[in-house]
Amino acid sequence: MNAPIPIDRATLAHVATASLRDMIIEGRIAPGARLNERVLTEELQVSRTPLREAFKTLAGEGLVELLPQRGAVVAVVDAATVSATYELMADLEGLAGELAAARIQPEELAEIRALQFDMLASHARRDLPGYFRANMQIHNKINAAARNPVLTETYLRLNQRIYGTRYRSNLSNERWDQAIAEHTKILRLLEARDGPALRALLTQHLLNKRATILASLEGSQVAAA
Amino acid sequence: MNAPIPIDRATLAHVATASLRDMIIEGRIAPGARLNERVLTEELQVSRTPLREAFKTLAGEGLVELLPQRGAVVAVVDAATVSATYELMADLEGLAGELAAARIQPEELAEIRALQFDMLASHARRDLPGYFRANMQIHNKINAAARNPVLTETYLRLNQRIYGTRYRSNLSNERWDQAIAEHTKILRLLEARDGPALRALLTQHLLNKRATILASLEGSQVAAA
DNA sequence: AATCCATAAAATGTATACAAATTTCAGATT
DNA sequence: AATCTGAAATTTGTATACATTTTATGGATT
Repeated sequence: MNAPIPIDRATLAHVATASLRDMIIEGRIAPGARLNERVLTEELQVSRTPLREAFKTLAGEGLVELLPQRGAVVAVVDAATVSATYELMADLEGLAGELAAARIQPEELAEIRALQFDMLASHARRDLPGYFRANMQIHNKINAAARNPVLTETYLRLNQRIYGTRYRSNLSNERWDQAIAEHTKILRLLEARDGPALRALLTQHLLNKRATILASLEGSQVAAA
Repeated sequence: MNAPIPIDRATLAHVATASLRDMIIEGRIAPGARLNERVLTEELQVSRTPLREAFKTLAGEGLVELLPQRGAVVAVVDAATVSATYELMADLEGLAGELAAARIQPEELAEIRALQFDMLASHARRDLPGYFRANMQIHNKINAAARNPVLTETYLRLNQRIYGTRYRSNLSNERWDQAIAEHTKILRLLEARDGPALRALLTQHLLNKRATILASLEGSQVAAA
């Protein structure tokens, strides 16, 4: 006989949470928009009970804000929050890099090398979505190589909250070239297992990214105000 | 006329969440223990709906683990998780210190000085709970002085998850004295606004704390296995 | 004794009814 | 026109009934 298989049956609450999360992250529901229960129960085809449970879960992820007796709204990520989040993420990237330099396995390094080439290919083709994808995968791999699940969870959580700002930022060619150059250095330092230098570079890499995004936000922020 | 006062009316879900959170953090419900809905509805005097919403919220905080179709259990924090959490917290403390050195206001520094004396008093009296309290307040003040709400939120969140391990750790007199000495240095570096040195010291301070707690855990870990 | 198996009991998941609060809006008042 | 007022409509909060799944139980079989 087989051992009892603990199938993670997807409850309606899980389905609703995943659907809503995607809708919010991808910006299909605007920041600040009200999440009307009746409307969403019809859209998602679930009753209010699992939907409200989804609200609580997403509130915990920082994607939704709950106003007692007054419903739920999509969390608004203002410039100050983006700035603070990147300040923290820059440090976490640095930590991940320092740990990864000490703990990364050869296969992981090989995979990052491959992703680096994917990224260079996307850059050469001016394929921005492809670049974002390869870029994110590289950062995720470095993070995974740090072998600290709590760090990874925290990193992903923060990343998710500001995911939307990435696509809204207009990456200049100069900044794009600069980012590519930084990545080349990152890989070199990772291969050299130079933890401290890698930390410094990754932290700066993210602070540069923050500057780019904040500059883009300033333009749209004025329009919103 | 007055502006509309947005009273945060406490819903039963909020009350249930707060009660359960305290019970878990203070260890009144053991790690790994099953959270039976029928039992808890009677204890907390709420129906299943707000109770289940509390489960989702606490799962988001990492205090509860949800097993689809099989209920909720109090999250088990094993030695590996404690180790990883402190590795991350050590870095966050360091970041907080570095930022605080640049951003702290005179009044905040004065308050930390006062708390430092409270801590010294508790140490002189061998008042461990008083020491823990003053110690935690100092770290929270440094964190607040960093002026990064996202960092603070992340820090509190991680702290909450391992809160229980603090009291379980048996602090030796030598380690206690060492911690006091470290705090004296921390205050001096904060007053000197020496960000990099403060970062290094705070990170090391937390790694030392981790070593103490992991040593304590090893003893009880064997007994549990 | 150990293992199955079927059934009962209990627990979780979901929908819905009702309660309480908020929001809307037509009509009155200034 | 702007503001106020209060009932109606809407919306959120909570309890509970029902559905589905898991767990416990007690005998039958080996």
